[in-house]
Amino acid sequence: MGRGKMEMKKIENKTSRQVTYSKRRNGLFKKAMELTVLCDAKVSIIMFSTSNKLQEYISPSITTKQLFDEYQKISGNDLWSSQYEKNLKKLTELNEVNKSLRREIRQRRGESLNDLNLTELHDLEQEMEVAVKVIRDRKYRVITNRIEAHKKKSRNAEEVQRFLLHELDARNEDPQYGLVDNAGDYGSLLGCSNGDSGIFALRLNDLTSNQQPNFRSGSGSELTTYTLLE
Amino acid sequence: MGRGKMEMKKIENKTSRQVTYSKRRNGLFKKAMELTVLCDAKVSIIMFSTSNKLQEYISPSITTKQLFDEYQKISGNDLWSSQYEKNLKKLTELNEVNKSLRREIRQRRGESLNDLNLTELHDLEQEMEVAVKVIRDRKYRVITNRIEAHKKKSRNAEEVQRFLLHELDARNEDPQYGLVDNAGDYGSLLGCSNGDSGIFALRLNDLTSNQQPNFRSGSGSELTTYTLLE
DNA sequence: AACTATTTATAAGA
DNA sequence: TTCTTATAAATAGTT
Repeated sequence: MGRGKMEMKKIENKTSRQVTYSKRRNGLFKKAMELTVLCDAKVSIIMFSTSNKLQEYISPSITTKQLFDEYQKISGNDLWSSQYEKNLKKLTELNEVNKSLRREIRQRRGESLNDLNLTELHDLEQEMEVAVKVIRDRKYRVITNRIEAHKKKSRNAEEVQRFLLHELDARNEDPQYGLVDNAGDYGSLLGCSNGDSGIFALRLNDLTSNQQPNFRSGSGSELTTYTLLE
Repeated sequence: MGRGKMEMKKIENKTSRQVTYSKRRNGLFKKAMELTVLCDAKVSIIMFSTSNKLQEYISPSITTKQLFDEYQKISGNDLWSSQYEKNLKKLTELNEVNKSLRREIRQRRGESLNDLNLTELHDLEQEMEVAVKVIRDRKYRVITNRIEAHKKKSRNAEEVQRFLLHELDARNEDPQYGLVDNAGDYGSLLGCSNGDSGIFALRLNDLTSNQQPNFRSGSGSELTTYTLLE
């Protein structure tokens, strides 16, 4: 039906194929609609183009879901329900597993112990004691590592500090120099860039009180126990 | 297309309708097949006649199940497919929760501690120590309760035993009685129903060795620590 | 998207 | 059902 007979094979010209698809799809849907009306039938057409675009016709007297359900009932073909049921089952299973995992955590927190018999209580206690030891060791290792890192970092600063203190003592003992001195280059030696002058001892105090918090609180997560270990 | 224009309404004559259905159904399937070949499309037609007979066309390049799965994925607006997606999403979520629960348990076992920073290690340690104490207390309470229960149960038996020992001593000291006696009513006093006669000391030994295992192993779950606490 | 020459589908009859 | 055939409908190629 057209200007010449069509060969029954894939139309190679992409545009032409797209046009034909569009026209014939409409024709198919029209025929489906006519069949629905004339013969009181229930028709579902689902089609995907080459570009995977979905188009659908469904008789007004039915929904796609109803038709699919009917199809499964009559054909015995299990379409979506298998996947659906499988998911549902998996969901239930996973929920069960999670419940039991939560229960285990609660018990490891010392809650819900009523369910445990003596053996289980004993085993749990043993396990927990071992685990606490491992955790404590790990904590101390982290602390030690951090202290070592800081020691390395602050070694230079300490050396400078020692040198400065030594220099200060030397001056104090030498009556040739007064107690106040704002002409030295110690600021640059310590990495202090502002040129403020002042009593030298005060500048040293500033330096140490700036260092301590960095040393103590590192990434902001240290605790009281920490200081005991320095 | 036929000998006259058709009115677009249900054909009332049943036979005529049946014939038309059959002819047009073939026409529809033929057109679907042509569309499949010419345009490289994937087509599914499912139809039910008035008498609920099922007929189906499916492009050879796909199965009905595959097409339905695609349909679910792409259409999305359908009630059931949204339920399907919802389940899938829930499944993913639950899996996530499950993973994190397992991680927590591993950490409470002293594994996978690398992920924890110092604060977290410290908190975990504290928590675990508290929990171990609670668990230990619980264990001891269970043990104590069981011992108490047994004490109550065996009190009667012990009284009987003491009375019997006392009686035995009395007889031994009294030359009027021999060492062997099978005429007493101690059996009934102890709840022994068999009338076996024998040396009295042996019967006492039987009694105690029967009581001890019940006392020690209760519901069969006690441990070495248990005996240390009696 | 519209036109139109042709092919195709099919209603009615056999 | 299937075949025939007159006619309606669909549509390929073109604009």
